[in-house]
Amino acid sequence: MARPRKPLLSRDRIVEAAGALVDTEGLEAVSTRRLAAALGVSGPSLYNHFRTKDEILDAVADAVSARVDLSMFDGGGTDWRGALHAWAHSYRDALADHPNIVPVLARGPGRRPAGLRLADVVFGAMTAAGWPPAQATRIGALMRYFILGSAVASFARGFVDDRTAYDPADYPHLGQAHLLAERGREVDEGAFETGLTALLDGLGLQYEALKETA
Amino acid sequence: MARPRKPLLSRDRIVEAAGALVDTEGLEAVSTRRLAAALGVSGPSLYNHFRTKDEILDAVADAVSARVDLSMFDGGGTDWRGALHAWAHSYRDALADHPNIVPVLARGPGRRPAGLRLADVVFGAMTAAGWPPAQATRIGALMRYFILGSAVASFARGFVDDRTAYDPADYPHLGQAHLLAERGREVDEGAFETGLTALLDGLGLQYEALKETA
DNA sequence: ACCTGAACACCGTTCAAGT
DNA sequence: ACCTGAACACCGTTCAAGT
Repeated sequence: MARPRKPLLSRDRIVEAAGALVDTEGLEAVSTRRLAAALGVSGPSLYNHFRTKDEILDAVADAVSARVDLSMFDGGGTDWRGALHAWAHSYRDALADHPNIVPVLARGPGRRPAGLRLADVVFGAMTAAGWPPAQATRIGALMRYFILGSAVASFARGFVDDRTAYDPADYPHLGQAHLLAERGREVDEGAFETGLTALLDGLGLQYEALKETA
Repeated sequence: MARPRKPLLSRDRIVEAAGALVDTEGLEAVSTRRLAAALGVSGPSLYNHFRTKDEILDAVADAVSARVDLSMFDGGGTDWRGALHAWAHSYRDALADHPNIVPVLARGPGRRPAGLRLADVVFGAMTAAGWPPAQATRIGALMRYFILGSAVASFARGFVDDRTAYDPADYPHLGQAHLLAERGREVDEGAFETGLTALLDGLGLQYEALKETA
């Protein structure tokens, strides 16, 4: 075929196909050859548009970050608690839609524009709300820990759906751990909300202490 | 050589060598052939002791989990807050010593004995302290999110040490983001302690509310 | 039982060749 | 500029052969 008069590929088409492959078959199932086949081209063609396979996966991860709502930080920052709460849920929802790419996302904002923008907006909103810069940095980091942690370390997904794996003699309190795989979504959603509320309540206490000494 | 009269390998030797390789060269650098070479055998020999490469990595991850201190939960459970605080730090320290294996650990307790034991002990201690079972499950999950998240989504490790990657026009608040890679440890430690304190403070409020209605 | 080399079906990536 | 097939240096895993 050689060069077609109209390009067969584009970065966007590649990212879209890679995202679909990650979602349906998992991160480990993505190879350059399989991805290329899904796009109707041969493996090396991808290298005309991306330098490495990792760059493609970074772009897929960034597309997920880009779908996180940030509009709640527009207001100028009086209700920083409410904004963080809404943002955390939007972030979590985006990750829940594409759980297989989360390990790539967790590698850090790196050079991904949407990931950086997200960190930037949160930092800006917290300083605008009156948090000192060092604390604003910490809040951005700890929210990141909790939200990405909830996606990457999902409690339920971690248990095996096989009761022989959990002998009550070894784990007296996990007798029904095999139930967790079934009820996984409930546990993860409850734990996320409980943790998020606790986190924001605790930060609220620190914020009050901050305002008193000021 | 064929079969030696004394086995060249054992599961423990393989896990130890794999852990060292993960620590020094990273998860992606571990191949069965490289690991076997480090042990002075040929690649397929490993399959006499483990069924897959993933099982070897799971064993490495479990060895890290096994080093997390759980003794703070022995007391019967009056000071559940203090116990969680000490445990979280012990857990984080163990992960910080072996950051490259964390993605494997985050896959969940699965069938790894030490990971299961850890989940079991925390659940038992929380119920002993008076938390209802559903809440105890959530606390185990949310602590896991935060602690594994802090290791896998380390804020500082995520930024690139190259200031050209962060144009101030794009990210007005990240002007000094390139500094974060250098000061990374400080940021991560501060964020971890701030978040952990907030989390425990917030749970403390929920615990008080629980006792009042009881 | 536990090791070996050969072999299978894959990888990511490079590169000269084609238009 | 953008695609191709061939090729390189790897993979994880299986298996018959050796002791």
